[in-house]
Amino acid sequence: MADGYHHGNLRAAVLERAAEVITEKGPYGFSLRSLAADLGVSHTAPRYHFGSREGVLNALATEGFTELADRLRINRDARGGFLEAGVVYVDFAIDFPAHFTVMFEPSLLDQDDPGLRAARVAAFAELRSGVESLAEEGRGVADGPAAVVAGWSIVHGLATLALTGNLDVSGVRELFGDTDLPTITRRSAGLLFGPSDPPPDNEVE
Amino acid sequence: MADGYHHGNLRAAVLERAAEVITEKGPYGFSLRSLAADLGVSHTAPRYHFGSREGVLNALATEGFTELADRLRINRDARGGFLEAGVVYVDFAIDFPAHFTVMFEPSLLDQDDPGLRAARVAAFAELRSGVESLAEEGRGVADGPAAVVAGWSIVHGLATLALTGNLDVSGVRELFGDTDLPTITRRSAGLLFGPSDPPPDNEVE
DNA sequence: GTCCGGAACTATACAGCGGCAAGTTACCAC
DNA sequence: GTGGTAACTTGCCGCTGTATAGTTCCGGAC
Repeated sequence: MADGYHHGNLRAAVLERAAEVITEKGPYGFSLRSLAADLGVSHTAPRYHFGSREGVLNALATEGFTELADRLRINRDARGGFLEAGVVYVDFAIDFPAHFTVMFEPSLLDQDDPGLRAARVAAFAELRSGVESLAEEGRGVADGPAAVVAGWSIVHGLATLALTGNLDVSGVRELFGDTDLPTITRRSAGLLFGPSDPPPDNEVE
Repeated sequence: MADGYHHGNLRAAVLERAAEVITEKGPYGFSLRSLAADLGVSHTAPRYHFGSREGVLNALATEGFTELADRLRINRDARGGFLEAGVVYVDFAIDFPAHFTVMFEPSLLDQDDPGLRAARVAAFAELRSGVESLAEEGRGVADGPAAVVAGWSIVHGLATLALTGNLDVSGVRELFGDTDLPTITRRSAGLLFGPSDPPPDNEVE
């Protein structure tokens, strides 16, 4: 395939490189032309596969929702429960920062894309089932809707703050010493619906 | 001042219009040139006041941190407590959506700007004091650092999800009927550190 | 009153960008 | 070998941010 004229696997290569660039410089720093130059193809080659710049971002978001849904489903099948679903959510954001950023920034996307809509619906369904698993854990709360919002908000907020560096720049991260993010997630989200373990001794207070 | 040549109050006008555009089309749909055209000045006029496109966004972010700190301080002076500090945070995001978006997206900003740093430090100090007011409420939690992260994350996550429209598009908003956002905030964040009120009857379950 | 300096703009130029239309290459089926 | 099609390239357009040089206007010094 890769014969000097045809790249052979351009679609996948574009998505991979786009994710790298967005991770480094944010969605605004991502340009189709410099991306094409990086891959050694003409500046309109990506357009053939994605139609537009927005098309690349849509593809990334779709990939992201699919991956997130997969991970949440695996956790559900393993009876991971609410807290571990939260860890899965935050871990996903750290593993796929560019995808996560694009997924939740609708101004970057074409909302009418059916593929995107379907992937998002599937992911949201898994997400809600994660919070609803609280009932199975015998920790059901009186205010169901509030529990869904609280559960989603706390992990989404934590993921967003960690990803954008605001956890570090605010000094909040220092409070935890060198505790890793999954542990921080468990301890913080654990405050939501039940008693939490006391913090270890090796931390700043 | 406004003599046909000199605008007279261009700096403020640029910030106001920039906030409008970003609110409508997101931070990536905002262009200096179209903004200058809207205001009837040459396309380099904004550059005189802000140096660059980034400079406009930095000014917006600085304004935002200052406003947020002010609101949080007023709540603290009024002994509003943790939950109302959370409502203040979410309300701020709704009242100043463009500012909020830019404030927490570092890839849009020049982090070395001293004015921005100072405003952010002041706002974060107020923020932490909001969570720490939990102790005064006699609802102190064993895990202090986790409480700070949990408190901030839940309101930041809720504000972000509401602002980006993800609360609506996910169907989560429907669970609350036409309940307003401050109430949703109180009920959700209220699950964090204490018992919550049961939901009213007029909601979907 | 006029001279001068600085603040607040405009004019012009340039490279990089996304999108579009038309042309090119390589393969594959027949 | 011929036709068709998928995967590209080339050339162009208007828009964008940035840089530099020039213009307008106000205010104070004298």
